[in-house]
Amino acid sequence: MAGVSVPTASRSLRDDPQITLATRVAVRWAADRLGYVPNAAARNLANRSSKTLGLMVPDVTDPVHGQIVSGFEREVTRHGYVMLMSNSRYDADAERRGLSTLIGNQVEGIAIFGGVMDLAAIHAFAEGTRLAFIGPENLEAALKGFGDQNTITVDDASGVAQVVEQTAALGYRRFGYVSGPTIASCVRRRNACVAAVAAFGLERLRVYEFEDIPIDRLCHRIIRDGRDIVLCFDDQRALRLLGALHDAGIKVPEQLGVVGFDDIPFAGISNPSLSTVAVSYEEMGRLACEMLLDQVTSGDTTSPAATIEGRVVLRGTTANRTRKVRTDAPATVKEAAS
Amino acid sequence: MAGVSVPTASRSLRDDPQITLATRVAVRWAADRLGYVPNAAARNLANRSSKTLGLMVPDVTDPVHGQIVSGFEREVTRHGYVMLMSNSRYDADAERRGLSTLIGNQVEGIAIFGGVMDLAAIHAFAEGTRLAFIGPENLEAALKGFGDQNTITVDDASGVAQVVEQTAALGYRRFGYVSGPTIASCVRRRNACVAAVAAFGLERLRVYEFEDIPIDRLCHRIIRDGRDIVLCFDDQRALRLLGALHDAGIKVPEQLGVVGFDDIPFAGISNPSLSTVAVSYEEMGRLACEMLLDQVTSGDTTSPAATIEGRVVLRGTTANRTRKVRTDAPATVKEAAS
DNA sequence: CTGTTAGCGCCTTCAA
DNA sequence: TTGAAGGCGCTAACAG
Repeated sequence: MAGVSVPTASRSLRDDPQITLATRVAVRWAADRLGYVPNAAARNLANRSSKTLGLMVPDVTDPVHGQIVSGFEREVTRHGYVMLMSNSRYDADAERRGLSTLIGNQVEGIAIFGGVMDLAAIHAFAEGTRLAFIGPENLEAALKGFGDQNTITVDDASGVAQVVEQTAALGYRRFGYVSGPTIASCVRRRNACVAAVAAFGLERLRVYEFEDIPIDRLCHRIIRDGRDIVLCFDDQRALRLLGALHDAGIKVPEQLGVVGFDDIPFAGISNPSLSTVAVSYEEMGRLACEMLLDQVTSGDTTSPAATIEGRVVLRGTTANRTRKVRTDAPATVKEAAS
Repeated sequence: MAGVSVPTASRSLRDDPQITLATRVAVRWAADRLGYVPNAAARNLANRSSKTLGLMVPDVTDPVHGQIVSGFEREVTRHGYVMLMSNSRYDADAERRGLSTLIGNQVEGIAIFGGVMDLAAIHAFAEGTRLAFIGPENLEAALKGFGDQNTITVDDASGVAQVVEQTAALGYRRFGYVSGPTIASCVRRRNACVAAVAAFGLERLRVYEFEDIPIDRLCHRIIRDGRDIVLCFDDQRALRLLGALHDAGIKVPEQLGVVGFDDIPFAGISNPSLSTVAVSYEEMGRLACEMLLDQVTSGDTTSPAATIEGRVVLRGTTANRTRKVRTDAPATVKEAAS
């Protein structure tokens, strides 16, 4: 339609400076008059590059995962790439299939969040594919042998330490930690909590397993143990706990302070609103994409670990206790081996 | 490696019955010993079919959108297809770019949720591409001319009518509706509310604009107007309202009943837990995929409208007012957000 | 500056 | 039952 050969048209549409501006314009004009859109499959085949990045998450429905997807997708498209997403629903088989689909689609790199496959299996499976692990949750043992290369992790230790410092400054003294599933970040947060409490010379931390105990009994046990504040593994559990505390007639933050982790959207509108550690998961998603793209341009297949800091946000579930004189605080504190 | 020609290998891997079982096995064996995965781009080019479906959402971060993505993705992969997702962040430009990226990638169909482009623009832009509109939010005017073909919509009217019926049965009499943005579903819900209240012979509905009034004044106005229950456009607003009501010292459900719409995961763990209309957005996503795939197989480019029903879930923000005895025990049934 | 030639990896005729 | 030849739409080399 523009009266030029196919390669010329191709070059024109890619704004090749070697082509006269006149013909470039002519081609472009013809192109969008015809509603022409280049065939990505053919282009990718010829270029041996798919301009595609893969992202695996276990549950898009979860706001944290959603934020990661959002940040990843934004960065991907910003670079003219396309995102292929696989949602495993925490199913190992689905995860395996997803991985091989991504590989079959010639993705130039895959970012993996959460997930249930172990690292060794993934490495074996994705031989030669560039990888980025977002907050890998395999326990230390599984991590052995891969170090923390190609990982993007939340700095749990610093986040927790900040919370302990700031809430201790508010007058909280007897800390508890409400544990989540047995995954790396939970263990890191618990350990950080133990360390921080010790560092501030506070009474030893008590740990509670959220998933093991009926939630109403958990509430009573926390109070019976004389805790005046509990840090929870994440906001989800903190919010659930908040509901149970309310039902049990335990006043937050008067009797017990509660702190979450993540700052999911609903942390701000719960009631009382939840104090927590805000983490920019969008930024994590962005970093994962950046890591992958760096590997693509450098031709390398490894990247140094990246870390992202949390920020303490104190809201309604913690209060300043230094002014008030509390008298109803339980005095009995048994030294028990835990 | 299996000692056969390329076409034979190709046929074997696709389980062509014309190939001897023996050679098929041999090829397959060789294939996964070599870690061979067929190149999707080349295959798609040869087949003139991308086995790819596109999905456009404005905000993956939102739990409702996340559920749609989840349901869509599941169905897509179940059919051996791949999903390309575009997240517009409610930006018209991003949406346009996303659309053309999808088209360039030869998607066989596109499901569009929410979004800011109007239908006419989309139709013009995506000429010849199969489309499915999930709960299109353009107001009636914009919808004129396209009917409701290729749409998947929540049956707002029935959901709202059920809520009114069931809460009226609990003894609620003076209804209010807390409006959301000026979009189709909000208008439908409001109208349905007006109609239902009239149908049950109740006092005329009062409508409140959530976005126009400071939320604390909204609370007081509702009480001053003598409402004993408000239905909210969606759970997000209902939860926000709940927080404000709490701050204003208004007791829910004793003084005022509150009902949301959507049943997002946090509706079940707010406090008090939120009564609402549960809608399976996963199912909506699934339906959108099905619609697109139907069009692909039928070769057609239109589908009849599909509708999805809501289900009333009464929790802690509504109570039985017919009995004089006030039971302060909430949460008869604990609903775990899964 | 532009056209010609060849090939990306796979699949589908058609022969053998 | 299998191999040989040609083409999908595009781009990278090389002419001219």
